[in-house]
Amino acid sequence: MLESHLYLQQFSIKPSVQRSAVMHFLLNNRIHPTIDEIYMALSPSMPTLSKTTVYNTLDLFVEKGAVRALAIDEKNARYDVDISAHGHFMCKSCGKVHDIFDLKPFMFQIPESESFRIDSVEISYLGNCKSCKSN
Amino acid sequence: MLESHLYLQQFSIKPSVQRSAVMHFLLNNRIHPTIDEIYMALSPSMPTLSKTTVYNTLDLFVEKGAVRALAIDEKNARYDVDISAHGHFMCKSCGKVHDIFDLKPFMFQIPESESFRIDSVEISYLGNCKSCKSN
DNA sequence: GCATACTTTTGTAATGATTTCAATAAACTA
DNA sequence: TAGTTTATTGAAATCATTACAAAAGTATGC
Repeated sequence: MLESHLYLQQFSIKPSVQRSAVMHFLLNNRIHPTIDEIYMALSPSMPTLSKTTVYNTLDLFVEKGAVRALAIDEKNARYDVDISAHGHFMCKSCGKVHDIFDLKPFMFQIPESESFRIDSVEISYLGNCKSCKSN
Repeated sequence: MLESHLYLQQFSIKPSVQRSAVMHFLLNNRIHPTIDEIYMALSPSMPTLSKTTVYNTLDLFVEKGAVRALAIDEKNARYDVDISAHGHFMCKSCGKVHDIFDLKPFMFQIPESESFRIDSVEISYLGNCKSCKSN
């Protein structure tokens, strides 16, 4: 929790009890959680926590560059504290999102463009976990 | 319209007035439209068209592999009739989605994985159009 | 320490995309 | 043509996200 506090400061995010708790959860649960998963996980130990706060907090984290919002899941936004260059895989059966680290660095290069000022890349893979029952 | 009819058959999709109209729109408007954009575009000339039909139709097209659903836009699903390997760019100001064709073919290779059976890749870029007023 | 201003959190209500579902219409088959 | 299957329709339900205003918390100057 202390660490989360310091971690937030590295991104010039003013820490609060809620923000530290959310960051702590993200740092210790690398599951690319949805807002609801974060809320459900913290809610028992922080009964007054509001889901709106979780939304606000994640928006702030993304804005400050501490967290990356993933679009891979059409249903819910997902968040990743690992802001290094890597891809993601989502299983269409179980919905879990996993990191794909073994990608070549140049895949994350920003293509040249006359018309666009590109500032981020997202590389997403879809398929099925080999261990999912539905396969 | 006739062409759309034949085009559908190539993907073993039984044509109907609605399906042909939707496919015709997609083939002639390469704007990665949302469901609502498709509905709004067709609605004047097909007053009885239901938005549910547009949803059903696009689901079918995607299932049959005639169309690709894009996750790049968190707000709405977007659809692309061009199923060839290419990436997409979305402007965070105007929300328009553009094709990015000049990517190296190997970027679309499926990474090897012990745990996952990957069957598609999506490469998305975010940024701003250089011509958007907000820049 | 206290009043004031500013920031954050909270809960409720609104919005809006998508899904569900049952009724109707259309297409197909015998 | 009657019966069966498939597609379309519209209304209602669902659910993630956003808007907003009130309450709580934090910081600052006196």
